[in-house]
Amino acid sequence: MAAAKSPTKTPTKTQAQGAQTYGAERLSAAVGELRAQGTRITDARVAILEALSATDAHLSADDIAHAVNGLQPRVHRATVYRTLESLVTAGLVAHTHLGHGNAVYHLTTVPHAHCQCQRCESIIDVPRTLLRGVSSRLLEDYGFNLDTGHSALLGLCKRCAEVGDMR
Amino acid sequence: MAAAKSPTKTPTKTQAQGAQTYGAERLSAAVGELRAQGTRITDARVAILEALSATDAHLSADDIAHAVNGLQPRVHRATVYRTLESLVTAGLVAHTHLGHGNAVYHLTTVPHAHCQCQRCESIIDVPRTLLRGVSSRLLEDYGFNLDTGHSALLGLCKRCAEVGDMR
DNA sequence: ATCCCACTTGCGACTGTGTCGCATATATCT
DNA sequence: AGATATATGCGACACAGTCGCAAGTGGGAT
Repeated sequence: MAAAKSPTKTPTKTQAQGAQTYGAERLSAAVGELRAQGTRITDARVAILEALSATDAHLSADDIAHAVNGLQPRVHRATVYRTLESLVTAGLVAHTHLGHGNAVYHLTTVPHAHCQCQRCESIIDVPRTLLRGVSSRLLEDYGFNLDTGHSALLGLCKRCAEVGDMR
Repeated sequence: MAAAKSPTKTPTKTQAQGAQTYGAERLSAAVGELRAQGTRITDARVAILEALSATDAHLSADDIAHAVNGLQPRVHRATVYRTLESLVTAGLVAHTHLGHGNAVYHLTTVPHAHCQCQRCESIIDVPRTLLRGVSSRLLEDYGFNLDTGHSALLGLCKRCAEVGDMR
């Protein structure tokens, strides 16, 4: 029903300026890329991209479904999953598997790897270059092409490691 | 029936006779350790340790439940999960999170890290030393204590990478 | 501006993995 | 053998993700 947003930014509500423009930029870039690929621009897709553009945090599919339902109440869970998958295919979104199994999604604007604390479940973003050595070793020794950042490295964050022994 | 459908079994040890004694050794060692810790020795626990001792492959909880039911038909799914967890706590068993979310279990006799192919889902065991550099970097730069091998490194195995582009 | 159709969506049902509460059974200590 | 804390069996539940199908709609064609 509602027309897709035009490439020119259309701010809905004025809030924190900086983050808002940052998110708006990322959003319009993403929508433009979608259009360039010939994929349809739908309300559900725009809403999901909005949710992802507005934050640098890592959102689960459920988080996204909640956020999207604030904008487009009729969007179904299944649509969120399918849309996320197609956005991944389009190269706009990446998902990372965390330890417990559920995946988190983020825009591909800044590729990075992830460390997750097994106790407090917090996530630390680390540069992909940190895994460069491992990546080349795996390729040389096993012919294995590492997809950096597709699964989180598990362990204990600093804070939890310090109190770690008193379980 | 009880056979795991794991795509790859680690092609290390000779099977049949050799594996049999090898498994028996590992089994009695594990049971001894359980006893030493004061944990009760039950049919379910022995059956689960038998299943794990008999192979070097990576078994899912479901694989184990099937294998165990060949030995002790009355063992319930929930018991398998609870027992595996207590074996992990006891330090006899380790579990690894694969990409899709489900975990696989193996004895802790030979610690190692895992690479999993996202396409064919095969698992490659790699020595933990390969991650030593990353591990120390993470500790120095972020205070993060990497638990090597707790989550699989995802990517494409050699075979799948070669045909990778023709999706 | 309208039409048309393949692509998307909404919906509900379904699968698979893992957890929980509770009554019962049993491994181990005495 | 008896007592008792622990482990088990069982069914129900929770959660993440998927599927089939009918209905809706985005966007190029007319």
